[in-house]
Amino acid sequence: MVTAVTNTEPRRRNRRGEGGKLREEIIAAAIALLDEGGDERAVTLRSVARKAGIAAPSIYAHFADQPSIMLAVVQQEMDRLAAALREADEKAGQDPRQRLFAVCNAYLDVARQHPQRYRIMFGGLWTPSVEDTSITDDELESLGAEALTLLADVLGACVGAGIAHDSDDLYGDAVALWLGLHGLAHQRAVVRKMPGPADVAERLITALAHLKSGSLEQG
Amino acid sequence: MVTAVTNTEPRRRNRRGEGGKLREEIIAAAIALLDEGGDERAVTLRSVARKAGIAAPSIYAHFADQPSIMLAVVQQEMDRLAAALREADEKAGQDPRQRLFAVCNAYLDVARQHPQRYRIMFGGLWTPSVEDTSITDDELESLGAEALTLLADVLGACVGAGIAHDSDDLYGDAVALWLGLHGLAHQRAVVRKMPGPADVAERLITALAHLKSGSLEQG
DNA sequence: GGAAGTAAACTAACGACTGTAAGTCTACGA
DNA sequence: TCGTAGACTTACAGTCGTTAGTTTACTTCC
Repeated sequence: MVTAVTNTEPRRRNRRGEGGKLREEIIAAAIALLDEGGDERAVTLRSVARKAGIAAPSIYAHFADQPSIMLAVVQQEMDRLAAALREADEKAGQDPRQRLFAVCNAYLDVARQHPQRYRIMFGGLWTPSVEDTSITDDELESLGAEALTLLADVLGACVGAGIAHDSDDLYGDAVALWLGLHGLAHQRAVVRKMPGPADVAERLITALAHLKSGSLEQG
Repeated sequence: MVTAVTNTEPRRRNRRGEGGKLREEIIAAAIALLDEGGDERAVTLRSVARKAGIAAPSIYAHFADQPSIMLAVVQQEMDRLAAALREADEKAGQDPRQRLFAVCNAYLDVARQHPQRYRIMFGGLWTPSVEDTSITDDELESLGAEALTLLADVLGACVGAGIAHDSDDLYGDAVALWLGLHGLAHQRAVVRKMPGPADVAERLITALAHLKSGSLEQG
């Protein structure tokens, strides 16, 4: 990840052929604005330019327009989310229950660590304006497809190990589980204090994965 | 509900003592902009004034500033949501299963009928700016409290009737169920096409309410 | 090593829109 | 007739996205 630029000196121009570096710095600046500022309205083309220490029109060499910046941010963070889920799954070992909770908690952690990013990833204001830009519906759908297949995979492992009740539609259950995680993650990202007990996450996961009761508890 | 004003003639001034009428018209105009326009950025103080057929500064007689309009919209729609849930519950009769699905489906219907309104209710951009304005955290939390207690009530009825597994924390289960519903409702409100099977709602409700398998099916 | 070409940025400016303040009109009701 | 609630007009300072034209400095070629 490119560290955010809080500029004072006039910024060294990139070498020839390294102009693409600025693209990453622009995305990093947009993310920095998102993280520190209240909402995505703080991420304007001009504010991004200020944050990156460049002149506003310089952005047009790398992005067609303002929504394109937001789109790039979303795509990058989607990749990071997918990578985090994969990594959590790999580190969890072979036990299906461990894998399930590892992946789900990783999802919730990513959302909790960067609430503002999570907000624009799923249901941010960039979505409508994207109609005019380059992204296709399929591209948009496939962004979360990897995460869903991973969830379905883990659910299948739970069923196979006999710790979850059998299912007629693993993918459907994966979608339902994801929707539950999303509901929790999104609500946490939006309100300052979540109502309800502390173990809501376990409740959601246990119920939506159809885990059989009386199993070991999750650490 | 006050019908939206699409003005051409110069608008009849309200009678003495009826100045409060304009307040409702302003809220209705904001909602109309929300429904027809893409996102909440279309709801500016000036656009609301245009829609209502009044001059922009006239709004300040009824609202302190622009976020206050959005806040009023959210509060009104929250009340409508709570009323819809109550009505669905009353119409469902006595059968706990019928009540459960009636209330949950009513929630999803409200969200589906007015996606943009749902978006600003839960996780809209008005939230951060509210810090400066009048609403308190408690007020914000209590907005959904009524819906949660209703859900917990219905869940308790299901347990009492023996169609749901016993629970140690009904309120916690109600929160989890609501989070699942919210995840589905929000995702539907945001994307154009929801991935996953058509019966995701039933899957979510059945799992999160801990309904015992082998019961009657839902019409 | 100096000249030239060009990538990578800049400055200046436009038109549009925003929220809000200050002061003014006007028609209803007593 | 007249006070005032309920509106209006005008205006300001600020920000936005974007276009047009200009400068700077790296790299390559003679």
